[in-house]
This record gives sequence, structure tokens and C-alpha cells, in this order.
Amino acid sequence: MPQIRTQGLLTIGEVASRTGLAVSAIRYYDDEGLVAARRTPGGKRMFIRSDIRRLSFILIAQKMGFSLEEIRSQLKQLPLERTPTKRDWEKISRGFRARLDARIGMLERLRDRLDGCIGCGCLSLDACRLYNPDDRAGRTGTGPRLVVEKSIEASPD
Amino acid sequence: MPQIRTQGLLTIGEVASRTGLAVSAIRYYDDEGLVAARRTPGGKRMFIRSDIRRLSFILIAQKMGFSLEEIRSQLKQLPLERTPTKRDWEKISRGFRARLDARIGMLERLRDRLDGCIGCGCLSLDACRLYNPDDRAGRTGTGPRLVVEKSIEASPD
DNA sequence: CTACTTTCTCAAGTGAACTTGAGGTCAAGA
DNA sequence: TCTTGACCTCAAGTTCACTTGAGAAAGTAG
Repeated sequence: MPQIRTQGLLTIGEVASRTGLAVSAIRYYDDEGLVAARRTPGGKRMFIRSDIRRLSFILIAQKMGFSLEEIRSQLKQLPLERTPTKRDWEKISRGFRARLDARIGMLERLRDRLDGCIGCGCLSLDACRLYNPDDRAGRTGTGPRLVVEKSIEASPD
Repeated sequence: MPQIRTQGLLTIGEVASRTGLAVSAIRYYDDEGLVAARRTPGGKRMFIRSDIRRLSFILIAQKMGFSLEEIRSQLKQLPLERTPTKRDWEKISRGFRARLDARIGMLERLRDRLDGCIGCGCLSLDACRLYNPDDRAGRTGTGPRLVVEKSIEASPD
């Protein structure tokens, strides 16, 4: 029975067991355009091997706290239809690393401020650097905007 | 008209403008027991000054990626009815810092693995340490479980 | 061919963390 | 007194990232 040679293509179930993702999640990512499964004549999704990398990347990036939207924008740099080259992955890895560094930096800045605060009994609205990063203690008006607002948005995009 | 002296108590609107939180969010936190507003005879929420610290702490912790549930468990160590002392805040800050360190550590471990991967063209399922932390490349069976699963759960609790 | 498993679509449900809206109350100022 | 604005409750809606369920079709083993 010479069935259509699937040329190393993988079914959704295989991809699921190899990535640890739920089948429903993979379908969801396909619908959302995070991967692009091709279809058999019968309508079943078939994946190329490199889709496993794509999906694993999604999984990792999510655990790191990136939203699917952010991940989608990173993955846009990868070709959907062909297997990405080493160069493709290098580019995306660098972009990813930059964002990751920004995120780590934010957490470290907050941690350091918190350290100062442990010493001072802290989280004092008027004196604490955590709430008054720019030494704007005792301000009037709209009230203190927290340092996090600024730090968190300061990721390279 | 000698109205009941509110003794430095704050209305929800004041607390909102001083923390940057929405009024609806503060009401939500009150419902959820993350703060405990007292009420006027007329039923209005009134907050003590230290509630601003509580709420700001919630805001910051959330930006750092903690869930309200986690934050709630941290805040349980603080007295609800009286103004927390320096010692109270010290305790909670330390606990918070430990969790924060764990989170930063996880991100750094992942980043370092990613660095290795940039060099190797990477995210190769068979060779990459990001997916095969324990050098279990070419495994059979249920498929690779990602390193993140382990790292992320390894926070002190 | 039958039986069975896997996959399909589409709609609806889930949980977290809120926001929005309707309808009502309370207190101060003109 | 009337109006205005801040506040109240309660129910329902929102976004994200999926999962669950119903009903149907595709592919495989015997």
C-alpha cells in the first residue's frame, strides 16, 4: 500500500507528545498563526520537524513571562513554510535575549530597591525609593506613580 | 458642624489617586481580603494610611509576576487591623526577596542556556541543552519534558 | 467491510484579575 | 432644597490562553 509518503511530517498527536503540549493548545497556536500546519487532502494538520522547535520556543518564552502576542512578534522573523536556518534562529535568539535581559534588569532593579527598603522598615510612601524613584517625596497632585510603571515599559521593542 | 473626625483615614478615592490603582481594583482587593477597609456608618470604605503600603506592595509584586494568591499568602504575615511595624515589613520583605531571587535565578538560567544555543544554531531538539538539560538527547517514549518545567517549580515555598 | 482511534470544526466554558453598567445612597455646596 | 460628585452593591462583560464537549470525518488494524 504505497500511501502518500509523509516525508517526515508529523501528526498533531506526535507533536503533542514530543513537545509536552496539549493537542488543543497546538491547534490553538495554529489558529493564532504561531505555527502554520499544512494539511493532508483529508484536512488533517501535518507539521514539519522544525515546528517542534517553534512550539518549544513558545513554551519556554511563555514560562519566562512573555505573552503570546510578544512571542508572535518574535516568531514573525522566522520563515513559516520552510525550515528555519541557523541564521534565522540566531536572529530570533538575540532579540529574545534582549527582551529577557530587560526583564531580568527590571526585576533586579526592583529587588535592589526592595533591599534598601528592608533596611528602612520600608515601603514608606514618603521616603521610600521604591515608590519615589526620582526623589519626588511629598508630592501633591495626581499621586505617586510607581517606579514599576516606568521600568516595565522600558524594554526594547 | 463637628463631623466625625476621620483621624487620618482615607477614602477609596484618595487611596486610588495615591497608589495609582483604579477604584474598582481597590474594591476588588477589599472583597478578596487583600486589604481590610473599615466602614463609615454610611457604609463607605475608609482606609488607614498603611493600607497604601499594602496596596503598593500588591502592585509591585504583581508587576514582578506574582499572582494575587501568592501575594495574599505573603500579606497574611502582616496584621490587618493595625499599622504594621517595621519588623512586620521586614519579615515580609525578606520572604518576598527570596521568591524574587528564585524568579530572577530561573530567568538567568534560561538565558544562559539560550546563550549556548545562539552559538549552536540552536533550539535543536536533539542536541540543545535548553530542551535536554540532563543530556538525555535522543530519548524514546513520551517525548522531551522541557527544562523549564523543572526550573520554574524550583522556587522556595 | 467493520471497528476503533485520531483528528476535525465550532461553540461554549474556565480562571485570573479586573472593568463596566445599572440603579441607588450619602454628604456638601449654591 | 436641589444638585452634584463620590461612593455603594450586584451582575455581567472583558482579555488571555486555553480546555471541554458535541457531532462528524479520516485513517488504520483485523
